Amino acid sequence: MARFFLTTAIDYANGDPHLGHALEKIGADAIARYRRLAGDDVHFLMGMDEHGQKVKQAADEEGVSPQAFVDRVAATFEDAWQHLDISNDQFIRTTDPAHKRGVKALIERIHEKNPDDFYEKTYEGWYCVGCELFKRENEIVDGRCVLHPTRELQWTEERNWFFRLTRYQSFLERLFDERPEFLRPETRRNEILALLAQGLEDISITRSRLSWAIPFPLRSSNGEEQGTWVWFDALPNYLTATGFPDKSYRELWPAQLHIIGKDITRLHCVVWPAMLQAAEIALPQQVWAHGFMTFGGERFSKSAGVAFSLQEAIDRHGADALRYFLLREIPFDGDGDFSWERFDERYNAELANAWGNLASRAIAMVEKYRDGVVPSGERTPLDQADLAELVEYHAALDGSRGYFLQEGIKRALASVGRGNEYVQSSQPWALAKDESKRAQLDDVLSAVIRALARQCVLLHPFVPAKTEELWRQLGAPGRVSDQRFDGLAGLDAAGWKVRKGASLFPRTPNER
RNA sequence: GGCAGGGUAGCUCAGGUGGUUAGAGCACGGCACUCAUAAUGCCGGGGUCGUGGGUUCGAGUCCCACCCCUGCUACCA
Repeated sequence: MARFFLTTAIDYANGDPHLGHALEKIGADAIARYRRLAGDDVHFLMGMDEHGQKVKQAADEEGVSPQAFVDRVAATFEDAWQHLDISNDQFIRTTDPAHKRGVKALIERIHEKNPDDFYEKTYEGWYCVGCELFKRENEIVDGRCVLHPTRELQWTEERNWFFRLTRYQSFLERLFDERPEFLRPETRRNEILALLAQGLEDISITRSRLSWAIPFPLRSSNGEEQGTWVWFDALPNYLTATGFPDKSYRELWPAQLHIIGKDITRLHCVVWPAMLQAAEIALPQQVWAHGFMTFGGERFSKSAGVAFSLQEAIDRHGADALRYFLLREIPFDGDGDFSWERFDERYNAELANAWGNLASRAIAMVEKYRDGVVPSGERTPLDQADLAELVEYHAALDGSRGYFLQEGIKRALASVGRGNEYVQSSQPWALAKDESKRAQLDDVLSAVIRALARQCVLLHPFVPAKTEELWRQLGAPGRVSDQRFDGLAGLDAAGWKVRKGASLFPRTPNER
């Protein structure tokens, strides 16, 4: 059994979870569930990034300690993920003692293996208050930051520890050359190639004024203790989650897949690989950078999130419907827009009318015409079409070219469309009136139930709870989550006792 | 400013190496059916393929210019 260790970005603990966070976790969960159905031994990691100035500030504003603050925020996030049926196996927090120990060990290991990689330097440069960043020459036009031309730049000095990123320039070039699949999708890879072509610079990895941070383990020349830069603290979570530095960390590491937002690509594809290489630790196999969701055309952010809560979106049609909609509507390799209108539209058209109703009519006919027992029947073109399309379904989801979740859903949904067409054209209700056509009716009923069962498996990564519910209504044995893709071809529903339950996806009137 | 990608039906998008009447889903209109969540199926209307040139027997598909949009432009989580 192949191991599949996948991770999501850990979320920064300075606010409540919103739909933007949810998109990534739901997508990652779909991939995790897909791998389980493919037979992999999956380990799915998520977590929280809890250090940094902004967390400290937010805690101060509420008059609570940073730890109390992040404890509350983390609980809120974990609660949200539970409501969305996210199947993570582990939830790491950067304030966990084990994580702090791991980061310290990693830094010490880099220092031990490559003592030259850390050095102290007084950094001075133009600081843009708008960006809250030091700006480079090529980002300054007419003495002002290109992104904030109305602000004055400030000349600032600070003595920090630096990481010699420049030493890994050629290593990274070779990585991207030899392993084109390391970063996907292609557009993100091109951006990193452009960055490498431009040439890297060393990065400062400590902050002198940072109190809410992991203390940097190396002693400064002036005796001052500095806080570790948040990313040098956050990125190693993927490694510390495996138990690093305990030897057993090799049982999980290296990760097969890091799932991140496209905005933090360079941290994961330049800084993180360089850190691992400096520590002489194996690199993860692949990084997938997904796009973002907009709301009403606006970038989904804290401010837009105020428009509605994650819970409101869940309450609309249920968690499964939200999961389905986000992954169906927004391409996982790019950006997409969320709107209530589209949500209702897809819910009614695809989940209620197409799929829910196909299940409803099929189960009702088995009950009415065969006393609820699925007859045995011949294979039909419906089976053949579904099995033929499996190739495309897997091509979209198995990672060989990337993770095109939207495409995978489309392939599964095509089976639903064929099912409805098949029922309509074979007119089982007419066959039922003619006793001489009993065998034909058996063929039709069994074919449709088989198709529904296959749909349960194919859609399970996206719609986990409802597929289990339909599986039960079909009278199928066991659970969907225990099925395997390679069992689909031989799937047979003969003898199953169907039980019609409540509508899978009740149609809702268009509101708003 | 630089680099990259994109502008195709009301909406979201497909359209390898140029070639018959430019496609899909949703939405809209008509018809059929009754097993089903007034659901489903079939048919149909609808597009100057961003703008202006060029190459070619022929361009949405190649070349040039321009307009517009988006992303990236390292230590913001």
